Amino acid sequence: MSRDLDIRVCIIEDDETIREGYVYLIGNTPGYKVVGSYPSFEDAAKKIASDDPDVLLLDVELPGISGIDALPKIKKLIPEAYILILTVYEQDILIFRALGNGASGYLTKNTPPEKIISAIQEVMEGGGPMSAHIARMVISSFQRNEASPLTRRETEILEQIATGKSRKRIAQELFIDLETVKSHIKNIYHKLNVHSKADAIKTAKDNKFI
Amino acid sequence: MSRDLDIRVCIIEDDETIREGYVYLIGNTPGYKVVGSYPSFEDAAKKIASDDPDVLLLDVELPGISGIDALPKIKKLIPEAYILILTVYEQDILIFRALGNGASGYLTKNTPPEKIISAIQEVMEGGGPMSAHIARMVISSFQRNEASPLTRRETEILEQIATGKSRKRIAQELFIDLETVKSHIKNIYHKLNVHSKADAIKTAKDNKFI
DNA sequence: ATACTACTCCCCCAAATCAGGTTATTTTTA
DNA sequence: TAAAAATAACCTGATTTGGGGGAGTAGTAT
Repeated sequence: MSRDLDIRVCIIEDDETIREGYVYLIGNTPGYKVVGSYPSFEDAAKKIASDDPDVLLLDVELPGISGIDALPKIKKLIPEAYILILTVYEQDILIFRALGNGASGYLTKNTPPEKIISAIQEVMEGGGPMSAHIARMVISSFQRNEASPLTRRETEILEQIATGKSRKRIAQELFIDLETVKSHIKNIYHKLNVHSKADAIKTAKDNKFI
Repeated sequence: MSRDLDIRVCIIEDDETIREGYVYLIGNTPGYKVVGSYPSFEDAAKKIASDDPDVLLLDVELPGISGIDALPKIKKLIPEAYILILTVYEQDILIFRALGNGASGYLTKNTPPEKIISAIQEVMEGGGPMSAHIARMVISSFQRNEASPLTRRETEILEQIATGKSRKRIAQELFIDLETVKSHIKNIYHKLNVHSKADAIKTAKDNKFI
């Protein structure tokens, strides 16, 4: 079988021991080939485009620019490559920023070697590999708070407000009177203890009422 | 070992063959126990609370009320249980509605039996099991459009507008003049070819500019 | 039967915000 | 060093917003 069909992998990871571990793991797995490995984005920037990787394993904590902040720049250098975040951090802010910046997967560093290999394969086949706990956090981000103080109609109207629509437009689209919309909004503000659109939206989002 | 430590599983699935397949699979796996299986939500509603399942496998296409629409009602009956969607459908609308309605995982029906078992275990351990393609769609939902016509500042301001903040407040928080914010907004409207907040937000969200 | 909640609609008011036009300077970046 | 981005100003009129009050109807629960 031709080596040309190997999955081409690049690695950016500052810890030499860990980095060499990945190089060894991937380099010795049939069907996979390490085409580059670097300790920082700055080092990778010059060569990574010509490495032409299919998948990049990217660490978050790097000297210089962080992996997450480097993501948009990396995307420009290798727009076709899939990027998998490999990190010890499980903070939701980091996860969502990474995914928003173009990562296609997010693995924690306790991931066993065979899972890293299967994650590389998975992302090449259209999957979105995530560690279990990460996946739970991602799913949780979609979920609503069951204990919302808002009624169905109030929730609906606040959602509409959060899309920037005026009360008049909301009234038209819901086939109710402008005065009714105003009444609902007053009730929403009272329940959430706020005095403006922005605060209502913030409180509702923070508490997952919308 | 006591049977009391078994993971208690319920199943709602209208196709009898598939349902019995799950019952057989789970019932014959050590550590797992089927405490109820029903062909529809209506049938399940009466008994499911007393079944006291840890995990519910829920089909989407059911006679009567759909699995997704039944989710909020199920949540009220068994608020502590984890719910895994098991379906042939992979449409993003269904996935996001399911997750928003309280599902903790989403599996497609081509999932091999051992994966179903491991998904049940995974959700009990704090994970969020998803089929590969589903995970990719979920991750994609976080990603921005690289080809946005908006500049960094314009994107930032439109994001602020989408939180309901007034121009004045945005100006204060970004330490720039109100007139500057207005200029940016004018440019945003021109680029997106819209004439209102609501339309700008809609266009930007539809195209993943924000 | 009754109390409660949700949803609906009405009046008033003042203040603030929004959309659009035009021009121009300073920074930043390619 | 050009080009692009970010900044700021001045003008106008229409629209929206937040807050005050009150009130009727339908459905649900007790």
